[in-house]
Amino acid sequence: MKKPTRTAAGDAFSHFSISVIRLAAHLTAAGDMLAKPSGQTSARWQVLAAASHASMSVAEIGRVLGLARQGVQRIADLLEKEGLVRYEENPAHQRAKLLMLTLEGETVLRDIQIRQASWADSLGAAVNAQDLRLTTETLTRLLEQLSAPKPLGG
Amino acid sequence: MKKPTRTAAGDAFSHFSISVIRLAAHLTAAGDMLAKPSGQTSARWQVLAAASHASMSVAEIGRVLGLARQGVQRIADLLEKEGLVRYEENPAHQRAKLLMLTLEGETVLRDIQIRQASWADSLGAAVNAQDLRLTTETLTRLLEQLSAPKPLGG
DNA sequence: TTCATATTGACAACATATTGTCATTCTGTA
DNA sequence: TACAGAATGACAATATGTTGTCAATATGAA
Repeated sequence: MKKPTRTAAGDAFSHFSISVIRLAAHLTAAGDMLAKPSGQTSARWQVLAAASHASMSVAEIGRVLGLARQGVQRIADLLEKEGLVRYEENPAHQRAKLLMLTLEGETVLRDIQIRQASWADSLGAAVNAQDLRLTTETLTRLLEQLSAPKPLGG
Repeated sequence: MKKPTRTAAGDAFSHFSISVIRLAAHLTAAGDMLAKPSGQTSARWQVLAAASHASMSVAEIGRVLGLARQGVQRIADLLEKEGLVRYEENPAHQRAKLLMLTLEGETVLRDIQIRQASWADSLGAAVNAQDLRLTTETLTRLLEQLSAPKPLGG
């Protein structure tokens, strides 16, 4: 006989998926809360953090964040209008300008990160450090699995 | 001396948060892929599944799914236009109609669930069952923590 | 150099979801 | 009954993100 349409493994994975999606929504909302006092949002914060990490083009930031470059472009243009980032000439590419934080951008990012640190501390303390590490490992393993899908019938 | 702005626990939690958010995006995309052959999307699938589980009003489905009722209303109206659900009179409430699956809605949902089951099986097999269980537990614990924030200074 | 291919930014259309506001309907209390 | 407050659906504005398309720019091979 063939597989039933629902199995223990598949069912466990469904519960897991729902938890991940709902938790992500909560974490994004929390990010908005942390960024709001600086007049920012989760999405803008992510772009600021990426630009702070290294000088990258919009397309590169998209790849790093796992987002479509079009969405990042939209955020980056908003951030530029508000003076938090600027586009620098890219010696390696005429069109793909490098996104750089302005002084105000650095200040805003630092303020958000300070709030984020204490928030993360308080929540991180709510779960065992070992559990958190193991959970992150499992999530990362699945991310890799989903990012590089097997060709066929794998 | 005071806390530094970045700590081991806070930093571990940041990595975790990013993993959760990125994995959720992948899982939603996977849901779209599974629902697409039936002309549906992740969001519509969630609403169909909720309506299938029990007769509920739009607002109730919103609470069950952890979404704003306005978004659910939008999806439900689209599903109604396509004949996958219908609004039934609610003896307990004149305005809050009950969302019911039509025969076509049942068929569509079942088809999606069949695809979902084998997909979840294949991915669920990629991670140790014990890991998946522990991970889900940790995620659930954090969800509860985030859903019911402590009053203050907790 | 030439040319096919990939990358990039710009623009548009669309899907999802949130917040805010309003009028209507329900519920519980007096 | 009367009324305050909560719940609900409708509507609008906004934020985030995707896909598709196009032209300009890089890149690499012939």
